[in-house]
Amino acid sequence: MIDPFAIEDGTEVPPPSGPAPEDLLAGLNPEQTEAVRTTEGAVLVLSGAGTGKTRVLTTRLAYLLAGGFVQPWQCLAVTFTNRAAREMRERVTEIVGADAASVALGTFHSLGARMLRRDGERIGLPRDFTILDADDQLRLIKQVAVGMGLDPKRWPPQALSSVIQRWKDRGVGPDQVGADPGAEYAGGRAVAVYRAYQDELARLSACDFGDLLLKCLELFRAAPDVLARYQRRFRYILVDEYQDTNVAQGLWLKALSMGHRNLCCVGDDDQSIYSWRGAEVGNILRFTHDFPGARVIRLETNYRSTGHILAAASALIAHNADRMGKTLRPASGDWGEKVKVRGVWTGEDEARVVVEEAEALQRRGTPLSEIAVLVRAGYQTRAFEERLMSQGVPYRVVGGPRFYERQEIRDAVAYLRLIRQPADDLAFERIVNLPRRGIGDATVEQVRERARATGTPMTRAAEEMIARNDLSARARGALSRFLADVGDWRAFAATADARGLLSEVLEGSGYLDMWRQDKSPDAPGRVENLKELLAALDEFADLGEFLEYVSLVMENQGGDETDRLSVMTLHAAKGLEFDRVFLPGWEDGIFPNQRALDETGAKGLEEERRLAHVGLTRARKGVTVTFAAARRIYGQWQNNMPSRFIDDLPEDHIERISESGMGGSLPLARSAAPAFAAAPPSVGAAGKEGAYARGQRVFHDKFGYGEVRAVDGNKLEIAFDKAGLKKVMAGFVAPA
DNA sequence: CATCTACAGGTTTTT
DNA sequence: CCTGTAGATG
Repeated sequence: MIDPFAIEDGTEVPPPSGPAPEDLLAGLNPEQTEAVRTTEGAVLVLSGAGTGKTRVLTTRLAYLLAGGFVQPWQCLAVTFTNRAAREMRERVTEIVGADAASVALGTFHSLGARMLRRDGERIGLPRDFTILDADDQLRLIKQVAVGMGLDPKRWPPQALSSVIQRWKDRGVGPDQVGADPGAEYAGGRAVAVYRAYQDELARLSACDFGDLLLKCLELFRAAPDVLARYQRRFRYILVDEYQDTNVAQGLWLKALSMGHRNLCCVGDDDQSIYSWRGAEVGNILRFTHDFPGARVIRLETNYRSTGHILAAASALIAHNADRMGKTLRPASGDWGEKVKVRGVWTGEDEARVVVEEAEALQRRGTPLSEIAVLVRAGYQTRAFEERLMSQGVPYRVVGGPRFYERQEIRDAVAYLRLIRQPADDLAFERIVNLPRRGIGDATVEQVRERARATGTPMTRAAEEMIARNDLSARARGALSRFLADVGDWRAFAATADARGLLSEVLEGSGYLDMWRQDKSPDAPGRVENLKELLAALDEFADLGEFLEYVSLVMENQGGDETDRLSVMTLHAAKGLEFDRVFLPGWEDGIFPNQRALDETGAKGLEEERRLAHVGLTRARKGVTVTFAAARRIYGQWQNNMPSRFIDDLPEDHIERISESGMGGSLPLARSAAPAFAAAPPSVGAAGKEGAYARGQRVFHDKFGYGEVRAVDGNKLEIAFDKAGLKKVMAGFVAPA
C-alpha cells in the first residue's frame, strides 16, 4: 500500500489524470455546483427527490480526484446498498478512469467488515471471523434464549432479535443498555439474552450485521491509534442516503471524520422511511448541531416529474411537521397530467382497472418497464399478479429474497463454512442432516449438549461421542460417515480450487441430487441457483474472500431484458423512477398502515406520509392513485375509508375519476365512505368457471403442462407433468 | 426420524 | 384465505 503521507509532504503531487476539475461542472445548476465545489468542512446536501443527487455525489468524488490533490485511497465513500456502491464506482470510473478503483467505496457494512478484518484483533476478533446473516442470527438468539429458559411462545425470538438489533443500531453494547428502550423486554431478561448472544458470537468467532459497525466503534474506543490512522487516511468522506443512517453509523462517521473534518452527507429527510429498521432521522435534523459550522445546501430543482405531480407531492409532504423544509421546483414548465385519483368498489376491481390502464398506456407506446405498481405491503402484490397473469401482461415482482438468502445458497455456503471453519456450529447444525442422512434432532441435541458441556465445537463433540460410543448404532454410523466426508472435503480443499471444491461437495453430499429429485416447482430453479453459485466461484481464488462476498455483496443476477411491468413495495421503489406509477390501496388502515399508526402514533403517520411522498415522486409523467371501498383481506370482507393522504392532495392538481357504469355513487370523498356495509357484488374476475373439465390438458405459465383432476368452481386441481398436484385458479391456465 | 394435521398469525426489511 | 410452524403420530 502507498504511504498516505506521500501527498501530505507535498513533494510529489501526481499530475491530475483525466479532465480538469472545473470542466466537470458543466451542466450542473448553481446549487449542484456549490455542492460539488464545497469540498472542505462539513456539508449537508439536502437533496429532494429527482434533484440529481447521484450526479452530485459522483461529480463531487470525480472533482476531488481530478484535481490530483488527494489520492483515491484517501477518499471514503459510503452507501447503503451494494447497488448504489457499484453504480457510484462505475460512474466515477467513467469520468476519471482507473483512479476510481482505489477509492475506499462501499456499504457501511462492507467497509466495517474490512476494518475489522484488518484491525479487529485489537479487540479480540479473529481475522477470519464469520459474518452471520439475519437467519443465522435468529437461530442463534433463539438457541440462547431457550437455553436460558425463556418460553419462545411468550417471548418470540423474533422480537428478542429485533430488540437486540435496535441496541446495536444505537451503538449500545450489552454493558451499556442501562435504561435504554427495550431494557424491560422479556421481564428485563432481554439484556441477559443480549449478553449471552454476544458471548456465543465470540465463541463462534462471528459477527452479525450490526456487529460490523458496533465492533468498529468498540475498536475505535479500545485502540485510539487505529482510529487515528483511519482519521489521517480519510481526508474526504462522502455519504449517501444520510437520512437512513442509524446512531451507530452516525457515530462511526463522526469518529472517522474527526481528522480532516471534511464530511459531506447527502440525504433527504422527506424520504426517511426506515426508522423501524433503526434509521435515525435525527442524524440529518441535528447535522448542523453535531458539526458546528456545517454548510447546508438544498437541491430543490426537480428534473424528473411534471408540474402537477410535484405540486401534489409537495403539498402532501408539507403536512409533516418534523422536517427541515424544502420545496421541489419543476425544472421544466411542463405541468403534464394531473394526478388521477380513482375510487373503485373492490380490490379485484382495483387490480382490473390498474391493469387495464397499464395496457392502454402500453398500447400508446409506454414500455412496460416504465410502468410500476407500488404497494404498501407485500401481500398486496398478489391481486395484481393474478390479474397481470390472467391478462398475459409480463411483469416482475421486485424484492424477493436476495440471492444469498436463498435456502439452497445458504446451505451450500454452510458446507463451505464448515469445511473452512470446523468450529462453525451454526453451519454444522444447518447441514448435518441435509440432505437427510439419519441424523435427527435428537442426535443433534445430544451433540449440542455435549459441546456446551465441554466447551468445544460441535464437530469436536461429535467426534468424541463417536469415539466414546455414546450414541445409538444408527446415529453413530450416520454421524461418523458425515464427519468422514467433511474430513475428505477439508483435505480436498487444500489442493482444489474453490469451484472444484464446492462442486465435489454438492455432488458427493447428495445435496444437489436432493433438489434434482425434488418434485416441487421451485426445485429446478434451486438447481439453477446452485449452478450460478458455482459459476460465481470462478471469480475467486480464495474461499474466504468468496464467503465474504456471498454474505455481504452478492445479488440476484439481473439479466432480464424482457419488457416487464414492475410490482413492488414503496420501500423497494425508493431511488427508482418510472414514466407511469400506480399507487393502489390508498385506504386508511392499509396506507397509512394501521399498525404504524397504533405503534408509533404521529411519528408513524409522518413516516407513512413520507412513504406516500416517495411513491408520488417516483413518477415522471403520470400517477394514478386508487382506493377500494371494500376488499377481502385474509378472507374477510373489510370496508375502508379512502386514505387521509388523499385529503393532503390539492384539488387543483388532481383529477377524480368515477367508475363508469357504477352509478357514479363511488366514494370519491372520505365523507362518503364506507360505501356499503354488506359484501360487495362479486365480479368473477378470475375466470370462466366450467370452461374446464376433468381429464383436460392445460398449460400454466409457471407450472407448465398438466391434466385437470378436479374442478371446483373456478378452482382447478391439476396434476402437472413437472410440478405435481396443484390447486390453481382457472384464470391462470389455458387449454393445451 | 419423517410425515401428517391443527392452528396461529399475517407491514415495511438497504446489510 | 393461505402459509408456515408446532406437536402428535406412524
